[in-house]
Amino acid sequence: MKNLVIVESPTKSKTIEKFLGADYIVLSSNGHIRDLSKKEMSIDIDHGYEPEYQIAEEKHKLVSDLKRAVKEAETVWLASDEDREGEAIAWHLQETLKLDPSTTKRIVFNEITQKAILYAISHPRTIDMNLVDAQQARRVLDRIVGYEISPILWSKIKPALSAGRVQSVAVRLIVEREEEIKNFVSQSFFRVTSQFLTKGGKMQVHAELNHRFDKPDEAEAFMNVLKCCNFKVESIDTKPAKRTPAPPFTTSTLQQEASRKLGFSVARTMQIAQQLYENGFITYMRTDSVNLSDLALDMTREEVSYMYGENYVKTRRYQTKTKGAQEAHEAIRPTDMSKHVITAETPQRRLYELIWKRTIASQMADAEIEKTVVDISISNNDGPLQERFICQGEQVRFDGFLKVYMESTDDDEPDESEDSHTLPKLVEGMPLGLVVAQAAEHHTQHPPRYTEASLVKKLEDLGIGRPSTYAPTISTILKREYVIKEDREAQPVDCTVMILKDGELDTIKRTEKMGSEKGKLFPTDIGTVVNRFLMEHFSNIMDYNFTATVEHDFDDIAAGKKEWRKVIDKFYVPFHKNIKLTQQNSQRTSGERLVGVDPKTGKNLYAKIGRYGTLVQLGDTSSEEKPKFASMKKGQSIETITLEEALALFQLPRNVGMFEDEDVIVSIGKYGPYVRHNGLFYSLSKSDDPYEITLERCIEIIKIKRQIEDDKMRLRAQFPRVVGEYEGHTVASNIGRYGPYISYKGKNYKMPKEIDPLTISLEEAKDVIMEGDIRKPRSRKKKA
DNA sequence: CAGTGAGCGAGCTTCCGCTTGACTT
Repeated sequence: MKNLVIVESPTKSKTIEKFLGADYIVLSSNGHIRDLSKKEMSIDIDHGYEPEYQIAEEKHKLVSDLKRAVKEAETVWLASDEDREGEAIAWHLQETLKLDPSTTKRIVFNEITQKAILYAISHPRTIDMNLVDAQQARRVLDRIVGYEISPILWSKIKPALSAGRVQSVAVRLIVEREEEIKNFVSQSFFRVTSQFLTKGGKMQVHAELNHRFDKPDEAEAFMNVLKCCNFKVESIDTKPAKRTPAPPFTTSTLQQEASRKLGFSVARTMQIAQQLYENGFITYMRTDSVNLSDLALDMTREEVSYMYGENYVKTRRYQTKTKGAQEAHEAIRPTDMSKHVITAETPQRRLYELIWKRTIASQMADAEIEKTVVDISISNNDGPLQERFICQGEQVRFDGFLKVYMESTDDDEPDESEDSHTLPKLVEGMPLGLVVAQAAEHHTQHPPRYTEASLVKKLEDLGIGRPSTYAPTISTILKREYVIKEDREAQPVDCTVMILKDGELDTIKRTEKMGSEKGKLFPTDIGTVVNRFLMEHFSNIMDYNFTATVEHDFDDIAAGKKEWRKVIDKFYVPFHKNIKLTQQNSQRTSGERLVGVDPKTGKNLYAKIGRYGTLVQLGDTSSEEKPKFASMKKGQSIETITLEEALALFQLPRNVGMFEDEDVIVSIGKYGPYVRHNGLFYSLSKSDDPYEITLERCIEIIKIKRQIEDDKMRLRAQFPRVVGEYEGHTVASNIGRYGPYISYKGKNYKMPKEIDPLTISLEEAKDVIMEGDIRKPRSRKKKA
């Protein structure tokens, strides 16, 4: 073997090997092979911030495989990605594998085609140490920030907390949005809509008044004026407009669209995209580039032309505008544009379809639209009124890219006023008869809380984080319990509606549901307190521009204009001084709030963060008598807990009596109220009040639960059950931890709810298998 | 799902960015 090529991804290595022929073997480094030790800082501050790298535990085997391959190769080609991290990976490989810098070839290609790879092979270079140093500076800075601030949080707030350049800013965004929402005062206003008929009652026209009223009496006065008014088509204005398709997907835009259109979490989108990538359906899924390769452009153009005709084709090259983009890869696109659908599991199919449509649309003609605005004047005996009714319509002259794809927006509910429809044929000067007019009260909405995907978008806009870290960052701030993902039910809001019909004005009250939110990110007490602490002591790190500023320095290092150790030193000296100062001077922060005074004992009642989470404390810490503590329940928070709720926490756990020689204890846990008996837990039903429940009722609950468990055992004893045989393989039904499933050829398929695993027929089982919703074994945490 | 919450002190926690495995109801 003459040549060894090392790339970052094993999927890539297989493809590239095919292009290069027998003289080349292609292996993968699976990302970085070396890093700073996890256990300690691993930076020699006193000696020029020298990083101490080590090979990760799980990479030892891979590295020894690479070493063996290097021995047999005449030439080694380092083909990691063309960006800062990729250059560093190449350098770490060179160092670890003891490669000779003068003979080792560094090559880059950002599309995986034979042409691009052969071109790369014919244009090798050496490793760019400036770029490597820029990466080292990035790495060292992140380590210093994370590993010096986190311990401060352990001693001042709570153990095992964390801070970092990216995660702490992500939390800040969520905390500040919540503050905005808290300070938001909803205003009500009246919107007037109307329905007209043309003479002879031939055509209906819907319109909206060009003015909104803030007060009910203003609206009412206007509605009364409308009673004896005449209406006429004053003008019809028609303007051409066009719509342009969205650029092809990057990691961030894919996450946003999959969230809006398919309801996927950011992590799920990435997991499914990874499978599509590994199966060769799409290009690499972690990218910040909107660029399509020439090959992709040709392929897409051909497909559009073939399917819709030449007039739908428009070749577009997109520019990446994102701050700090590195563009080592193409945009996310299908590898084969002629493949409109793929044979795979449902979520994979749907994500692929989204990617295919977006890519196709990005190379299609603009949609040509005709926008029509009809101005309806209002006049009475005193002459024309200032207000007018406006009716807007839109007609698509040429659909262009709209034939395949329309990007969705973040708005939860579409704005009615933008609701466009085809207009009836009207003529200027045409009189109109009012059928009904309605002044409806609306309320302004607070700014929306972030979803996972909209947070990613915001971070990307600020240039914070990378495609490979968006999903892990969200997991981190959720795992630390800085934020929680929750739904919020809609609240009923009273609205006044005035209806003018047949010359009569009726006022009715109706309740509307408003402000429902699904899967939004809410800050917790811990998140809020940590954010306040960091804002007070580390405002420079928390600045939304911090990353952009240091990125500028990294660019200078990459360009050879600055020395990385000097850049780090300039940051470190004042930063470390601040760390020392904060450790010495800042108060222990618990977010403590005096909730009130217990009327029975006269003692103070506090809510605060303790070593194990939020708690309430009855009595002062300094008093002679020891204070009593109780953990807060799920959903309660320091800021909003009431005195009654807090006092109630002290009444549990409650011993309600004995059953079968064991105590029966009632309490409320993280997951709701429960009865504990003989080491087992029994959930209370919603109608049971843990403060009032009797021993008899508890015993009943225990007995019911036992009966259910018994039945379950008996049911499970009948499984696994052989349903029949299909193409020579056994089909069996079974009940697992996560519900019933069908086993066939070593794979498990989730059973639909309506099918009974005891009575399922072979035909039904075949359908389940064809449906192909494969139940993946859940990944389990490795034991440390 | 309990217990804990002050303080003593050993020993633990933590960053960002690049990439996949092996786990098997």
